[in-house]
Amino acid sequence: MTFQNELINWYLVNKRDLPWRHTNDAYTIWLSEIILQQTRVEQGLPYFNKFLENFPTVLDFAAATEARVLKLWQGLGYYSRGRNMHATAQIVVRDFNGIFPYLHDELIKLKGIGEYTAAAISSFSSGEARAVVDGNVFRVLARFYGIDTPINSPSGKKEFFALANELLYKADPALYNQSIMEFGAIQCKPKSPNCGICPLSQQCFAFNNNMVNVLPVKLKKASQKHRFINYFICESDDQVLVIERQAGDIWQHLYDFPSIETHTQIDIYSPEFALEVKETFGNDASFILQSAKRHILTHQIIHLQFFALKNYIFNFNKQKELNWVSLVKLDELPQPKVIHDFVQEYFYKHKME
DNA sequence: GTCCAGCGTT
DNA sequence: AACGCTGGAC
Repeated sequence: MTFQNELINWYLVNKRDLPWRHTNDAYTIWLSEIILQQTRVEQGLPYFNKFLENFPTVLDFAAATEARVLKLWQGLGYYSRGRNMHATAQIVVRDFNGIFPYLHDELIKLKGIGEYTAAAISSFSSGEARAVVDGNVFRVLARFYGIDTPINSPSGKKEFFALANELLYKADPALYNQSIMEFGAIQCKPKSPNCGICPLSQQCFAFNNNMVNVLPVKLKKASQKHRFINYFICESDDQVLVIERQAGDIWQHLYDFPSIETHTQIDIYSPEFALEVKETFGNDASFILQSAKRHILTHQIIHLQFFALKNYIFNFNKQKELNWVSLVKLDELPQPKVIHDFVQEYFYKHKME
């Protein structure tokens, strides 16, 4: 049996009974699709009912105030969806005589309707042959066909949209679109899909190659997490104080220096920073900035500052991982690259000037 | 507490 | 490429 027929057969047996599946009215389907963007069915369902009760037609929607729309939207998140809906309802009344558009090329021009939603409304309401490509479709196709192109990359989107439209079941686009999305939502789930009862598992690339947990591939967004680590270089005779980094953080079992970490960029001349240094290193401690660096890891952007510290005091009993080492020994210790770079600059190049 | 899912706009 | 929100899984 074909991929498409397997999905449709599965759907006819397993589909959830959802209210927007009993209509081909474009306005009602639009309500459901906007509400279900970035929203799970269980959360969106009561909102769909509430909106349909308050605004049985697009005329009722357009006549409402934006404040009333947003009040009804309260708790659903991404409030621009509600604002865009209100604007679109008024455009439909003004430019389409209150008849909600049902063709893709008209729908795509409306506020809050992108490629996915235009395909969904057009296929469900008028049977137009447009393949829906939502998160469920990306997942089903990536797993079944073994596609590892990142789904959130420009090339990945082209690839998946092209494949989805090739696969579209032209005899009944609406039925097929519903089938593949529902299959992704409740059978081919993101986490722990039940492949043991999947009718497609024998032909599924991911299942046959033990890749269900790695497909689809998604590019990780560059992390916004910033860390600010202020290092203090303590020297005595020909030795320097180092610290072995412990479990539970980056750079486990590599060596760096005693540090004070903050959540924001500190002003090194502020009294607060001076006070914290004195609390940590003693009242006579003083410090001079030597270097500042930025280091990028997969999930973190680390802002480092290095200070030379004078007249410090340490409670060595509580700092077992602290060690005095010679420069020769230091060079033998494993260090994060950014620390090693600093060491080279500070203890060698800098000192020779 | 942290991570992740999920479309459209700018 | 960044941003908008919430709920659910872990």
